[in-house]
Amino acid sequence: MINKKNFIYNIVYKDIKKNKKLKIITRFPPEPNGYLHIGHAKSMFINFNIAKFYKGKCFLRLDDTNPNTEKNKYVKQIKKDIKWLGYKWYGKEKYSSNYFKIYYKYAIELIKKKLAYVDKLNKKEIKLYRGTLTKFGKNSPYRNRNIKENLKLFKKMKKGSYNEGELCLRAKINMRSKNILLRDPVLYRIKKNTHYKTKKKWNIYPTYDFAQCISDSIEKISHSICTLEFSDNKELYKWILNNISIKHYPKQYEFSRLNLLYTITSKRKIKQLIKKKIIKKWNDPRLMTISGMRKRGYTAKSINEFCNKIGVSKKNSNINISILEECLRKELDITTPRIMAILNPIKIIITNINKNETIKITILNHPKNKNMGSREIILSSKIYIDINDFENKPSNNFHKLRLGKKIKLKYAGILKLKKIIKNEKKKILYLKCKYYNKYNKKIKKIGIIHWISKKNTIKSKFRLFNKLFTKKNPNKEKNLLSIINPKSLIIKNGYIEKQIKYIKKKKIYQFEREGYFKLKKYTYKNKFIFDRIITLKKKF
RNA sequence: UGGGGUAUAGCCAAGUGGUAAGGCAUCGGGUUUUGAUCCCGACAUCCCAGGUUCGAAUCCUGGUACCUCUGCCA
Repeated sequence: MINKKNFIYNIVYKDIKKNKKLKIITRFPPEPNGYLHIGHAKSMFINFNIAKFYKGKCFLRLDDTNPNTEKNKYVKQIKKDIKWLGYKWYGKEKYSSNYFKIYYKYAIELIKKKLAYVDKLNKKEIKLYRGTLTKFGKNSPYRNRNIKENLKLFKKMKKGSYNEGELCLRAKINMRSKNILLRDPVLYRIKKNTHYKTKKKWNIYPTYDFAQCISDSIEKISHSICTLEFSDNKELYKWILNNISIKHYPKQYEFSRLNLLYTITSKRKIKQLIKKKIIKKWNDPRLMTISGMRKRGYTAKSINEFCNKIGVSKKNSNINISILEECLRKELDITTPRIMAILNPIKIIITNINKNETIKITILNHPKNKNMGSREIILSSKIYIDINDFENKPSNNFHKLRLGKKIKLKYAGILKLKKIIKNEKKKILYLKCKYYNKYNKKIKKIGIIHWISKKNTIKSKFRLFNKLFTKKNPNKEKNLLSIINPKSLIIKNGYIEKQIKYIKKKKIYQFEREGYFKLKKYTYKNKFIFDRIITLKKKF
């Protein structure tokens, strides 16, 4: 059930009540200059679900009006990620670049209405003339060029007669506007790049503000939903539509962008991390890109459920990663079979089990779901446990195996540590224990640990991912590189139950007491590599 | 006295004048051969100060704090 208690649903609901014929059309308009991330997932969740709920449409529009950074590989990846999340855009995907001729037509119209002019001021001068937050701007000396001259220059700009930065087209609005965006904003600028999509050299490209409102109008968008930082652009959005001969007026609404603690989503920053070789690619499992999360083992369902849980508002938020993690765990807990794996092995020799003896034990693959079947494991004289389940000093921590104390071997019985065997350098070689197959169920204060018989193991490598950053809010950090967590990737060599041999790549298991893992690689030499998706919740 | 936006628990978030939903986190307790899961319980008078009202998180007045806008990026 989707949570519809948010202000955007309320707005759409009221609009429909007012006008029963209103067709709800939204759009998801990423710029193809990078990969999609968890923030985009939130935007998609809103746009696609509103359209779906009100039986409307949601388009995908690649907003490609800046040929400097946009690439076809990003378009491909964006489409792939949207599909993976389970969303279907209506019809064929749209591109802002499809509308280049239309934008141009409306620019001409504005010029003819004396509402746009070609400016010869350079970037620095424009900035200077624009004024500041507290001081009005002043008019460009070229502001009152006549229509004929403007038309001629604009057409020459399009032909390629000028260099980048030499001229630009500006709207003639108000240099004394309190909204700085209305101080004669640039509508078109010269760029000599060949467009990745149209493969044409347009020489002039519309700015976001000029393109966005017209695209929305062309597509008959009813509700143009974007993030808060575009609030000020709304006035310009309206101005443009009101001053050209277009007949559809979408309304813009803004929500606060997602800010997930301990993560970054800025494309610029991700590119920086790749450049500095902190990570290799956009889909690094430690990144909150959709592709990175997919690689890590996040499910589409858990990501969407997360978006559902965090809600939508206009308040700047700092979302704890634990909400996301809980969505994942809740799902994985019921969908994954259990198996035992030892990440930090230490050998135990059980003194009262014969070398050749094997005790067979049949156990359930899932504690609550018998449909997942069962498997047979064996207990024999040599087993491995995790070194972290052993404490090499007297203590009261009954969750650990301590000298002279007992601990439960999960599914098998009880172990009592009799002797710690060390070499001459005092390094622990193995532990000698005694086994009891019966125990008193009522005794709760004995820890339970996982284990594997040596005869039943396969070697495996485990890759453990941790947070990429050491600070809670990396977005606020000036120097990203100074807060990189050196332990964001840890590799362990250990063992896993032999039964794992038959699993498929990408299959997810819960390793008892360790977390959820996904098989990344399996080679014929019995080499396994597992990636930890997420740990189990720990209360200590 | 630039413009715009936002303030409800540690973090999100419902609430639209009738006596503060829900989630995450945290803390208790129960079930459990995973310190998991599951189950039960605890946890705010709503930024501040006034005012209107029988009644205010909701309305009015005046403050305060934070975010955002000075790209030919989006």
